Amino acid sequence: MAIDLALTPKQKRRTGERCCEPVVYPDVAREDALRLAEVAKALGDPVRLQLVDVLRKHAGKVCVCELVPLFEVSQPTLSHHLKKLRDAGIVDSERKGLWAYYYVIPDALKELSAWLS
Amino acid sequence: MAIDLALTPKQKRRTGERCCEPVVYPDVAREDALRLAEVAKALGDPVRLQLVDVLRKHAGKVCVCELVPLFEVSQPTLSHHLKKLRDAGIVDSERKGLWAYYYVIPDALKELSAWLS
DNA sequence: GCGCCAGATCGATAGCCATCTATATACATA
DNA sequence: TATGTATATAGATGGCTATCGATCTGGCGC
Repeated sequence: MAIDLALTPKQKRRTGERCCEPVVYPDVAREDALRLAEVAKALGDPVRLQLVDVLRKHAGKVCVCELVPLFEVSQPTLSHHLKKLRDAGIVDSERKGLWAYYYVIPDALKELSAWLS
Repeated sequence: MAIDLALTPKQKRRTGERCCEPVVYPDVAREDALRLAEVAKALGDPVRLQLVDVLRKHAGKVCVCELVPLFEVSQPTLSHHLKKLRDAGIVDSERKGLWAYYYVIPDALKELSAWLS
């Protein structure tokens, strides 16, 4: 579905020129873009990106008490980042007694990865 | 390089238990994470993500005048988003007379794509 | 029950961000 | 030179976000 909004009718009358070939609408629909951007946004912080990196490379579920000392932020701040990742559907957690274990949801990054390739 | 910060010495003495196996440090170094997160952050807005989508799928360079009508934001706002993408090293532009043409820098998304897979 | 510990939540704060209108810049055409 | 046009920048604003210290919650050991 090509569009042609490059030049106003007035311009066309005057110059007969156009700035370029018409482009197409984005292939990703609006709601797909919202979801992809949501995931990208969650990864758009160095702490969160490294959190996901650790969780992905560690096969099982990782205790928060192991994550906290890896980063130079306070425990509440790390908890906040983990919540952001959970809200974005990238990770989930499981509680066992005092400890909380986080893990990357399988295929959570698949969509974004596919779009990027 | 494994670490062992899961339990305080006191805890170990008391319970002899640990919350989990020790994890490793993140594979991505701090500065790599900064760069990856910067790109992800730039893609973390639906308008910008769709902008990149259009530019990537359109082989050549695309005139701003074709991009503006595709989105429901004002021209200055779109200009702002394009600048963000340029600052993140994802796109670049070229001026020809009145018109500005934007294009995705080849391999700009390669790093992030590789990390995601 | 009492104290301790891991983790989440609260409340505050400072900085950033998306958006707009208005204006500037720079080129083109008459 | 004067006018119009495409894009960028400036300035303002409301909302979001990363961060912290303090506190709450719920499980554990004594």
